[in-house]
Amino acid sequence: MNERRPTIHDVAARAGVSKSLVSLAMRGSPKVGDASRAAIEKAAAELGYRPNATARSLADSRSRTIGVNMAELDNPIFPEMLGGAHTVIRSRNYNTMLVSGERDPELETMELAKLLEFQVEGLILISHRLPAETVRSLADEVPIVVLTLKDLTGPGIDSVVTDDEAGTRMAMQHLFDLGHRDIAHVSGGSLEPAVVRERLYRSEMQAAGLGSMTRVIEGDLTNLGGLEAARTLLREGKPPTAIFASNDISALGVMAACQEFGLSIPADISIIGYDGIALGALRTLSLTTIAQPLGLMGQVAAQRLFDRMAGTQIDDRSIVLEPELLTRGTTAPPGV
Amino acid sequence: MNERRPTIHDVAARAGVSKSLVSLAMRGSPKVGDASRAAIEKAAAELGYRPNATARSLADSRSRTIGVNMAELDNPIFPEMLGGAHTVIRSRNYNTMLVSGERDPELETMELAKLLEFQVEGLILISHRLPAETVRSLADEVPIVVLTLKDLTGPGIDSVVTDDEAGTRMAMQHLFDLGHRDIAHVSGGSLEPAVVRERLYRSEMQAAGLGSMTRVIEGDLTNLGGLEAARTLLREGKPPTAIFASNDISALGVMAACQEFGLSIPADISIIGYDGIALGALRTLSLTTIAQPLGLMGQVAAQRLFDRMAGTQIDDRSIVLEPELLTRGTTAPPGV
DNA sequence: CGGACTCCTTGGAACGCTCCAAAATGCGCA
DNA sequence: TGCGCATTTTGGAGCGTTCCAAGGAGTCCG
Repeated sequence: MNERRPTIHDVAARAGVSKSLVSLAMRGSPKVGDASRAAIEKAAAELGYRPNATARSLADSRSRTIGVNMAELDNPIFPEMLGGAHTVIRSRNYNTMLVSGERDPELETMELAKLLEFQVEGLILISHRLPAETVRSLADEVPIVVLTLKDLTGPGIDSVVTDDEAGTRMAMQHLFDLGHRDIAHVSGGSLEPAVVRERLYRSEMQAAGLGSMTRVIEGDLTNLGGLEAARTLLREGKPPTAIFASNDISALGVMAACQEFGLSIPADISIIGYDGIALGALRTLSLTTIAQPLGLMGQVAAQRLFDRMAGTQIDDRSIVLEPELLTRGTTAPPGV
Repeated sequence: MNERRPTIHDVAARAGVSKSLVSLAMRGSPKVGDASRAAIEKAAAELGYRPNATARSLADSRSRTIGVNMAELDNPIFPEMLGGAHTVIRSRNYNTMLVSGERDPELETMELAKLLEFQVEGLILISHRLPAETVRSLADEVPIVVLTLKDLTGPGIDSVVTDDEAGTRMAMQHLFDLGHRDIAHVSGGSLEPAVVRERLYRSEMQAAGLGSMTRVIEGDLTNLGGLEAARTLLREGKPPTAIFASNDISALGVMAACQEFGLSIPADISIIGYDGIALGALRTLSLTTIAQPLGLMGQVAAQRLFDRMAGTQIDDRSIVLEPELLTRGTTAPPGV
């Protein structure tokens, strides 16, 4: 395996032309004569020539590569977004270089540094755990699109999010419409979307004149966190008639806890999540949720990045997509 | 944004030394004098110098990059494997370049070609849809480790799989031990692991003297496929007392179908899956399954790739890991 | 004070490609 | 036959590194 790989020179020699012409031909330039083109193609095929993208990047200072950071691999919303971004990136004939900081800001910083060393032309952060300052300084070198977080602004930084305020209102309205009044919330920690959802839960309760029934139990956006939070809640005494969980995977934990306590869903208690993970559609789960257009978000992010790279867009902005209520099997009017 | 980035020359000029010395210093060579080192570090910091990995790759013909192909993004077993591989790759100070063929062999071939153009030093195929011949010819250029499929052999190709025969036997034995005899199988199409599982289901039934009760309904390893298959099965008449599904996500579909038909799990019908996706552990689902050590498989694959790249190993081989029965809530003795 | 070492440091060639200005070729037509 | 123009083709410089052979600068001894 692996003799020295044939280069453009080898092809040129074999085809009896200059390396420059081979270069032109490989890129499909119309200036190449038919005879030469044929000879070059033949020679390339015979040698098993493969252009060296590294050398090309160096020569024209364009890596044709986008760096993507995925903070965590285990929440399925991230792969879904990745899929969307990937599609667009590929359609532009770019490559994707994926790294993951695994929730560790220091590791994340190092991984991003590596991406920049590889001269990525743009960066998509599918959630991240970096200090704003770090992101801003990265944006100094390369355009960045941040997914799911919009609190971060600065030159060269765009963000793609869904309207969490509207989404939360939809969730609460759905529960109100069904007749629920005793609604608890399993929160999701200090990351921006969770904070917004909690804030709106509170204000909606308030606005509905239910301020006194407000109950927030702390979760952390994980399945286990949801499970524990709901257990705590249910141990306390009279269960609420509905629980709004900060995201879907924690909602699944909440469901599990309810079942442990012998509550049947949705007869005894309604549960609504947030995100719209594909999983929630499983008939076995049938989770009512506020769906974010996950794949689309990834697509839009990539799209935006290319616009930015092309210099078309110069204003920094936050692109806000609309969430959607998916009424499924875990919500119903409260029992009597 | 984006003036011309400072190069090693700029740093050299500012520090008053030669570019070669800067190169040495950046790589932490012990030969660099203390004074020079300090001056270089200072200059580099002031300029915000970042080494250009592209140029480095070209110069020393090592990309320090591993290419990973993930055939599909939606079955969660693949991200889990990716996570394992990623960890090892990072610990070696390598980068990961991820592509996905999205079940389309042609697209997959193109994507892999791009990886090779980027001079990846090794390839991990987390499942793939390529003709054996294509893989063999790729292996001619770069070492390859194939995950989940072991039927493919050839120089430069290793594989990492779990022992599907043993796993299937464990699954069947578990059901037999519980007292099941009327066991149906939702199969998974023509990919190798599914074929093996189906074959062993048949032979185990035979061996247990239950050849006449053998029932295979065709699925396709997706949730929907499992759902449809189970519906077909249940419409047919008397349901079996247990169903062995070819993988976990299709098992979830099977569960949904059972519920549709008013069967309670596991009281009326037992279900066992295969894979051990994290999801199955959710209390809500609590799927009994044969777990493959997914993360570990990814790790082993990457490990093996590095061994191969180092030239340590020269024998091609298939690394077989052991699966494990996870007894959870979807299996129980058959009702009376 | 000179030579032999050891340490540091250096410029130039290479990596495989693209870009560019300039050279070669071909063709039509006077 | 020769000229102008369009079409093809070419060699060399450059992209930012690493590698290497070779050049200084000290240091230690005899």
